[in-house]
Amino acid sequence: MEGEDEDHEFLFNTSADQSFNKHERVIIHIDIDCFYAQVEMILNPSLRGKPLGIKQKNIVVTCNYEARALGVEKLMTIKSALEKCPSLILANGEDLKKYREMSEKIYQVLQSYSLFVEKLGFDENFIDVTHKVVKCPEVPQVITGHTFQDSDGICACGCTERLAQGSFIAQKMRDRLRDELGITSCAGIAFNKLLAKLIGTTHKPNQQTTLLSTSSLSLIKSLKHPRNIPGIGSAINRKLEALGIDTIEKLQSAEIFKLTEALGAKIANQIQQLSFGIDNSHVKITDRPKSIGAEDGFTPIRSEVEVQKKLTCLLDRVLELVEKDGRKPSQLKLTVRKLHPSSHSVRESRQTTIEYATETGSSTHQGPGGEKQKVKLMTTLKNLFEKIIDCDVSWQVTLLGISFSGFPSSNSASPVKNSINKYFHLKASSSRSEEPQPPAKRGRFDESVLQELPPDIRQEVLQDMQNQLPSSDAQKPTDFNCPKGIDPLVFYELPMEIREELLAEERMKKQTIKRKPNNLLQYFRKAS
DNA sequence: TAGACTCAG
DNA sequence: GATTCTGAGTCTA
Repeated sequence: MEGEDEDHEFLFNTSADQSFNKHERVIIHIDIDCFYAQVEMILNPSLRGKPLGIKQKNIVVTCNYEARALGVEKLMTIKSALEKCPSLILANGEDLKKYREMSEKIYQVLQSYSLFVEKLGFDENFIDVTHKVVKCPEVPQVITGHTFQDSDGICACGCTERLAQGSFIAQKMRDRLRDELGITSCAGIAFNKLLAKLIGTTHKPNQQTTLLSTSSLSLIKSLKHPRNIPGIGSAINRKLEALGIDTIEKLQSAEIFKLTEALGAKIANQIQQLSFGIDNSHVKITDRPKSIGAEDGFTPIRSEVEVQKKLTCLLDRVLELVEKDGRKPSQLKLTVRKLHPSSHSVRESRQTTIEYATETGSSTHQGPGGEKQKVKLMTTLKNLFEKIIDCDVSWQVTLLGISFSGFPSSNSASPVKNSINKYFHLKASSSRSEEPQPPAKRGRFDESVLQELPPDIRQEVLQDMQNQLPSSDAQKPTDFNCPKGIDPLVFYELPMEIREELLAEERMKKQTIKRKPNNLLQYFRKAS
């Protein structure tokens, strides 16, 4: 009877639901300490030890710990930051290129430990290491770093041992980020994403904390206010306050129909679960971006000439990113922030389908996108602008944004470059022509294929894939991300394309050495 | 599918 | 509370 129930659940629930009941998963959350500031200090070491703020427009978006100690806070205006701390050094952080690049390096280091890495912004990552933990029981059973445990109870399901192994892996990850990239970070280790993220913030900077399952409720309650739960933003919070819900306990005991009335069933259920520390969402492997864009805010402009100037700059910036990405977008969106006479502003956007001409193979290449292409896109943007703004009456605009989307799905667009991808691309039709393909940016694959597998097969595939990755042993820190015989510091200075080439060569070499027949391939072939 | 809205860092 | 800039996701029409 019980077995039947379990089977039933097994068919309809996600693996995450299954795992939750026994705290089966081991999730690591890595948060880079004051990310933008660290990048600036790496690029310019003379900034170290001095109070440093990163500015965007008239705002200090983040700052280093020296500045924080002197009273500078995130999102402070430059004026008040300088009042607080006259010695504050300001670095311009409006161009995100350097941060994007470092973020990508971090992702690659983390992905050499587990395929399941999910990016959250530039400076945070979730890593599911469950399959690594159950497969290496010889790792020390002592928790590395801090432990959050405020009760004597020990869970009997074995999660404490698994989390201890997770904390060991987290330490290795952080050591590598420090040694290879010069980046310090915090880590939280727990049995779900929500708790891993929350626990990681309890010891900062450059430390890590593991949450034992018996203490998850007290961690959640220590947040005091529902707004502090990730997933509850300002809009949801406003509605909760309207219901008189301003503590975690009130949210826990709120009647679900009242929450549903205010927020809809989905959000209502979700946030009430979160208030108990329950989060069944799985670590979703970060795919290539679905949209690529840029926006710029400014003091009000009132003429079409000014708009055209701004859009030209923006378009150049975005086209550079799109060209670097290599995929061909089919949608273009323009966002405009209008300033109303009543002094409140509203965002409006319009989008349209476009014909994007790739320059690859063209003899008339004239820089990113080509001039002809740019003129055409500018015309499209002008049309979109006129759909939003009636130029016959007076208007003021304080922000313009351009975003490309509608990229071909990863299965058909990006070449299958590494062995891991090969497994997953077998699901898709492989009858594509041999047209020139854009460079692959990262080893990504269709995770849904994996999720569809029976658990035993999934485990086997995971293990198999993990075996194909170079070891994550701390003794060989540069194995995966840097080909043998190349100084990692030199390697990371190389352009992305060159690095991809070198890594691809390295992989090819390894495959030819140890490729063995694999009957799992048959499984995928049948499935496709 | 377009567009608004909400969330995140 | 919103401010920066970027991107994902959901909901409605």
